[in-house]
Amino acid sequence: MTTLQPIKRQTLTSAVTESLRKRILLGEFADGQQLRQEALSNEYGVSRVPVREALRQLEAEGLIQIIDHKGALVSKLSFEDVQELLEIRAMLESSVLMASIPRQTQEDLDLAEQTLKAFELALAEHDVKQWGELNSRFHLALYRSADRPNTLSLIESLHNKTDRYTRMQILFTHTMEQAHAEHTRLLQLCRSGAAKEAGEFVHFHILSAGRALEAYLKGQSAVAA
Amino acid sequence: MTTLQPIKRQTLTSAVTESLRKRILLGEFADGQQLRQEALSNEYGVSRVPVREALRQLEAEGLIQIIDHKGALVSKLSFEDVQELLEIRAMLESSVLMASIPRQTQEDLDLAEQTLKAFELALAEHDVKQWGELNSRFHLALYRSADRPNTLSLIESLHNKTDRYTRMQILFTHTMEQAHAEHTRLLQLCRSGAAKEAGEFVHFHILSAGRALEAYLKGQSAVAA
DNA sequence: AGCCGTATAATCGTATGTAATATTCAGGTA
DNA sequence: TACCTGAATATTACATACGATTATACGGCT
Repeated sequence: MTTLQPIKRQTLTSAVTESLRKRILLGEFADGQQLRQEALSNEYGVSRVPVREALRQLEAEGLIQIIDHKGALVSKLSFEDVQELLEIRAMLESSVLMASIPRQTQEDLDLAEQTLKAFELALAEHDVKQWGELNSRFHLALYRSADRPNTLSLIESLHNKTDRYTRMQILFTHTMEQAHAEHTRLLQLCRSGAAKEAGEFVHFHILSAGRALEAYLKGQSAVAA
Repeated sequence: MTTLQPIKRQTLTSAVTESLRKRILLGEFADGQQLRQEALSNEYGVSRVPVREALRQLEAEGLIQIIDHKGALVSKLSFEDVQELLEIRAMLESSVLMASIPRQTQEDLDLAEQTLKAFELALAEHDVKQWGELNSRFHLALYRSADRPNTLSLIESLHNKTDRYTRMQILFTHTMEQAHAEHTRLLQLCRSGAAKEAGEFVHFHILSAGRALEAYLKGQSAVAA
């Protein structure tokens, strides 16, 4: 008998939640766009109930904002918001990485490297859509062995909130190669077991996205003015 | 015409959410207890719909866990979970406090002191129920001027997750006076503008709850064994 | 006696209908 | 014109009804 996995049975609510989360992360909906319950329920062929529950959950995750009797709006983050969230990420991720490195196994590192390879492929094909998920996967792979599940899920949630904006930054400032170079260096540091250096580097790495975004926006406003 | 504020109109969903959140924080429901939708809807005199939506939201906040077709269980955190969450808090709160202190006004500090007074009152009356909220209020008052709204809401959410357990620690280890002494010292440091010291101290202060809990549990298991 | 399968009940999940609220826009008035 | 006013419309909020899933109880079988 093959290793059979439990039959995947999902409630509509969780299915809709996952789908909507993905679509928001991929940027299918614009900032501030209203998500109409009936439109979504028609689209998915379900009633409005699971849609409403999915929206509640996404609101608590910070991806959307529900205003009473008005509706669900895709969260629009200011530059300051993004910067702040990146600072939190930098703090948490550098800490968890330092805790993780001493316990990383060969498999952990290989898995991260594998994700990095996929990243290269996406880079070659200019597949921006995949970037966000691969980025998260790579980072989380490095943190896994820290054995801090709560921190990891928090980090993942922060990734979800910021990815749309860091992807924008990557896209407009053409820093995809730089991000990849930094990832490569990060993996090197992990392999060498230099926990402290790696922690500092990942801190720098995360904030570099913020710096690039800032430079880009400054340039934009200069042009606009 | 007096300054009339808009009539507070709340949807049932948000009212139920707030009420349930409070009841969970106050420990009215035991760890792992199942919250039955129909029982709650009867109790509140509403249908199951707003109850379900409230539960979804509380799940995303981490206060409960929803298992498909089984129900909503009040989250039960292991000692390691609590410790991990306290570490995150220590990191975030020391950082945000250091950013806050240079910008604190007299009013900020007075407001914090006022909360501290209320704390003393609760201490005198052994009102453990109030402790959690006052504790949160005091901490958040000190962080307000940092102007980091996202960090603050994250910290608040972490408080919500950990308060039940830190209150247990306070209750069983009789460290309420110590906590209060630490709060007083913390406020002193803020008034003196010693940002770095205050940051380090709040880090220590938060983890001291974890240490007390650890010592208590070790003693318990020694007795039990 | 102990296990298995079926019937039954309890509970959750989803659909649909109704009420409450917000938005839009036509029409009137200064 | 600019600005109200209020009815019509759109959308969300909530309640009720039904269906699906899981847990429990019981009777027959080995």
